[in-house]
Amino acid sequence: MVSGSRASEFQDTMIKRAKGVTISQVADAAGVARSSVSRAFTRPDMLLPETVERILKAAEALGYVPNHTARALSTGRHGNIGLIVPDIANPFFPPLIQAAQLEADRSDFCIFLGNTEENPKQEDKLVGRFAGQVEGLVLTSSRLSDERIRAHASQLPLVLINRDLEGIPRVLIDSGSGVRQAVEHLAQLGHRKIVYVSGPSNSWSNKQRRAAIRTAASSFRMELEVVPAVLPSYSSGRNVVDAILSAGATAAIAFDDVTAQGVLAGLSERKVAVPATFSLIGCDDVLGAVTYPGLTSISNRSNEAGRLAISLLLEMLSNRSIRDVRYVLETHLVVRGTTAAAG
Amino acid sequence: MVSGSRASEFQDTMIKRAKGVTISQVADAAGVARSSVSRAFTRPDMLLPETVERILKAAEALGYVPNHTARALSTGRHGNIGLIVPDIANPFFPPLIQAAQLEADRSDFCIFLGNTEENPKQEDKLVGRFAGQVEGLVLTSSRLSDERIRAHASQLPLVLINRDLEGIPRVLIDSGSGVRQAVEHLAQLGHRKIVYVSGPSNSWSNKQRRAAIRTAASSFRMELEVVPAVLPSYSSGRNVVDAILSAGATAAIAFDDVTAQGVLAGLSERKVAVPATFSLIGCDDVLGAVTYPGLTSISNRSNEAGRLAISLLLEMLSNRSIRDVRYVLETHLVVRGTTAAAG
DNA sequence: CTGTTAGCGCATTCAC
DNA sequence: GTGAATGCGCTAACAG
Repeated sequence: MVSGSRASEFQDTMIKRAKGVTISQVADAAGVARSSVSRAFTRPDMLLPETVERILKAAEALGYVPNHTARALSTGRHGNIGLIVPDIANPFFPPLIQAAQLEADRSDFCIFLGNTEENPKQEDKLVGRFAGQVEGLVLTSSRLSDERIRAHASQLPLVLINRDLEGIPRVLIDSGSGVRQAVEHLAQLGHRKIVYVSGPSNSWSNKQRRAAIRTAASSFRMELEVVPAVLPSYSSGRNVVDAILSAGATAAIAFDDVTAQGVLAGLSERKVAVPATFSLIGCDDVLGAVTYPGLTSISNRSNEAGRLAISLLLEMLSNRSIRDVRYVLETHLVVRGTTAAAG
Repeated sequence: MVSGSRASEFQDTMIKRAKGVTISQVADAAGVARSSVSRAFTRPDMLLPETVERILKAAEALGYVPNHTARALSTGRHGNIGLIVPDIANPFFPPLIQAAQLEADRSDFCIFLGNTEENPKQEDKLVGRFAGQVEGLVLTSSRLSDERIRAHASQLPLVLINRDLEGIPRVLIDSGSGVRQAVEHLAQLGHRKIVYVSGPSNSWSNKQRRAAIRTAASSFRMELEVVPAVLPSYSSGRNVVDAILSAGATAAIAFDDVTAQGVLAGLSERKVAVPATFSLIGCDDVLGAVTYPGLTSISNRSNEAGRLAISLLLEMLSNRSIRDVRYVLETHLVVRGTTAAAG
């Protein structure tokens, strides 16, 4: 393990907190009323251009910067939105977060990021902490119960990603389309029995994928066995390899790429050749080109989901109304190196 | 490309924003003054236990929850801290962010996450937007100039990760130790000429790594050539493979694992066998077990850096003083499958 | 167009 | 131990 930390130099210095210049000081300096200063910043068109300029100049000179908190208290709007994800370390989320952030930025909103560690209690706690500091919330792949989600939705504007609750705006990544392609792909390669390595039981995506695989498998007259991996992680995947192999299948579809990667590692450790004797397909397509062999995976655009969710939320905030929208983003199979004809 | 999005159900509903219960309503209900309600929540020991209980009961019944913004305006503290990173999609950062979040959570602080896209202008903008909403800031692998950083540090409590500015508290991951081990490892394998695939020019880590490699190489009497990759990304790494090969070296150390991964892919495309004819070492050790062959890498504990930075910042906030501390976290080499004796 | 007034919801002096 | 004022910094009517 890496270790050893040393510190040096301990000279303490008192913090010189820049005691904020207030609107009144600017008002005095510019020889106007406080409200005019306020207007100069929020509705300049209500003032004479020359007045605005004078105020702005005075403000600049004093180093005035509007106090966000005071403004928030007065207006009830603070321009923050919360984004909660189960596991920031899962490569599925960063692109989504990034896109969300970009979209929020376009409207001058700041994002609070919350990480729940896949833990519903932690998620509940975060929502509580965020509420009151944010104007709205995006819950991504929430692990909360329907009831808790509805409870929160009644408190503040809420948008869901990968959770399908009627009445609450939601963006869904429909694995169905990609899953069908994946199963068909395996069928054409001659596989007769496959395994689905499932994900978190309270995950909508997991339920959806499992159902889609079940349907597709039966329509192609393939046998299907479900092996639960519980958490979507590398180690979960590696841990269930024995269960997968003992199922007697020749191919597997995993809940997500990270799990698939764990499975891939486990197979390799047991000298099972991929794709020669076993085929593997992931989901999310977040590290397709990264593994060896390149992972065949079901691709989506998680970033689009993030962008859309924020966009939806911002719309709700500006309209002060909630549309019961349900966006569905489709997926498709990307074939790489982990699938081949059944041995 | 994935595509196709459809929306359905457009029934609009007005938002029923839960008009916050205020302290006054609770005061009335409990038959006390507003100040007592305030005290019941912030300094219960100043009140009779029975009074506190009565107030809390009334609050509970009304569903009162303290208004964070109002409290912040009054006290000047809002319990938020900002965390800014260059690229959340780079696997180096998520563990750091996660640890930071955990540490902040322990003290009931919320984290604003900012992503700069490796862009100093964006970074500056984010700092500006955050200032005023956060009590302090952590800049991770900042791409800003020393001057800008000092300017910001004079405005609000600031902690740096992987940036060494005297007078500003900082947490540094010292690649030096690991780099020396890496170069020695290559020397022992018989490599005589190596390449350093560099990272962002305004990155402290990059400068530090380059310098350490230079020193180590000369002490082992190895030739060194630096090939710039500009951005730490998979594609940057892949793009510089030709330059690496034409340098005539037999081994390379990359700025980070992601870059190394790109190099690995590029080498594979050019049918250069790793490690048989070319050895490769990454930095950060964030995806060692993920690539094939497993990437030999210089390991650190980025999560520890995140935790420490937050802890330092919180200490500054509670002391209202700034210690000129400089924490150094050491690193070490982890040998996996991408290094072997020089062909 | 601009100044005056009155809160936003809470924490915090003081008195009692 | 508790209540009554005052102010945090700003925005939003309402006048003029």
